[in-house]
Amino acid sequence: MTTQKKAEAKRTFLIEQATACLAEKGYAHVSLRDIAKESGVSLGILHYYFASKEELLLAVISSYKGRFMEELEREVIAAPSGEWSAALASVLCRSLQEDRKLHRLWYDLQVQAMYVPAFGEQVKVIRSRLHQLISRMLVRLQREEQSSLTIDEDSAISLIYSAIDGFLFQFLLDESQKPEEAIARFEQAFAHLMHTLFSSESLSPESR
Amino acid sequence: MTTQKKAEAKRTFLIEQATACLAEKGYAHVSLRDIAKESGVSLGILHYYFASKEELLLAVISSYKGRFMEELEREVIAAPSGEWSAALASVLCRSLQEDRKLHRLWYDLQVQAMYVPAFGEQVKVIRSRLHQLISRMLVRLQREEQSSLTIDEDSAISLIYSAIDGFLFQFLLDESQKPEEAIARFEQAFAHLMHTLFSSESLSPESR
DNA sequence: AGAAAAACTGGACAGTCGTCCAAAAAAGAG
DNA sequence: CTCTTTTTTGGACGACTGTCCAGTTTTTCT
Repeated sequence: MTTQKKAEAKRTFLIEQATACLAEKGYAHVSLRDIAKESGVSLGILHYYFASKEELLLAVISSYKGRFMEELEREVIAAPSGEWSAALASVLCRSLQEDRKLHRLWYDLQVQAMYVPAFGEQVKVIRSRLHQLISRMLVRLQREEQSSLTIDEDSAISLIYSAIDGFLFQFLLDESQKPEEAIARFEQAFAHLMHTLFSSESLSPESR
Repeated sequence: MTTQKKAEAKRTFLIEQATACLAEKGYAHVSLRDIAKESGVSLGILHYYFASKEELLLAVISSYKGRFMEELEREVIAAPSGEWSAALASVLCRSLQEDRKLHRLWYDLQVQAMYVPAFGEQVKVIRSRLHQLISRMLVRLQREEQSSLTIDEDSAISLIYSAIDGFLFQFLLDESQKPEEAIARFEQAFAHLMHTLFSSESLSPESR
């Protein structure tokens, strides 16, 4: 049954092309013709593999962030004992530079999910996977430092997640206006954030 | 010159209607015909008062969040000494319930500003006004508690701003999926956030 | 080889979009 | 009242949208 595999491969190819197109122009300004042209296929093909535009976009969302999250999990889990936060910062910095438009798309899709209920489901799946990653890091932190932090799981996790996510969002906004030293600012500010979240002093002076 | 005033009044009226329409359907799915119908005027009127759709949307953004930010500044400044964070939480909670769709629109517009450079300018204005508010609160905190926090202004401010903003964003996402106890969760989690940001222990146990 | 199924094409379709405008209605000024 | 200016209308225009399909090409199977 190579026929099945072939079809599946083309499907994922189209999904990838659609993702790239979406990342470039944004949800509001992308059309099926854009995607078809970018993919080098005719318009009808899209309706051959996807029943509707919404189905294609759903497929884009559900396949989204696959590589990024795998790398994130791999690098952070494999990081040396006390420096997983530095590893996290490193992965984020590299990904923010290399796949900036993909991250921008992530926030675009999240916003659209607030208007289109059908998108909410898939967005929720990705978010809960990110939550799980944070949870795993927390239990590890708890274990290694044998600290007495009995962490209220839900509350702490969503706190950390929100802070990091808000941070990436602000970076993307800053960077779309003054792209010069945005990365450097992010790197420093992220270290500051991790320090605030996980060390014993809050808002302590240490930078300049 | 009532003629000038009349025209100005109608302009702001149309901007308000457009804002409501935008908040309801989102940037990606709103049309000038929607706005015209919602406003009870004909389509041509919009082009009589605004040269293009983009100009109308720019006017919407620049007039956006006026009331909210005024209330925020008023309530937080007027709050009793040690409890401005509680006042902030109170204002946010009320506004998130009452004007939920307006806040949703705020993130929509921010995302669009990453794709449409023309929007970036106005979005930046609002964000810097919010930054100023945080800055004002910080110097007050510094003065009243005479703490030794020599705050790195830029870094700390954007840290706090990102955390709060990310928090609101997560709330809106959560709430669009399970609206039941989202408010209560936000209230508790926000207190947790403020505690983490401004008290001496990070991620301390105290809830449950 | 030929027959059946899958993959693909280009264009037609019914809408909607932003833009624009000639003409009607309303308001103001003399 | 008439004349001018401002405001408003309803529709036309071309371009674009998602959807759909009658054929054509390619592949697969016997």
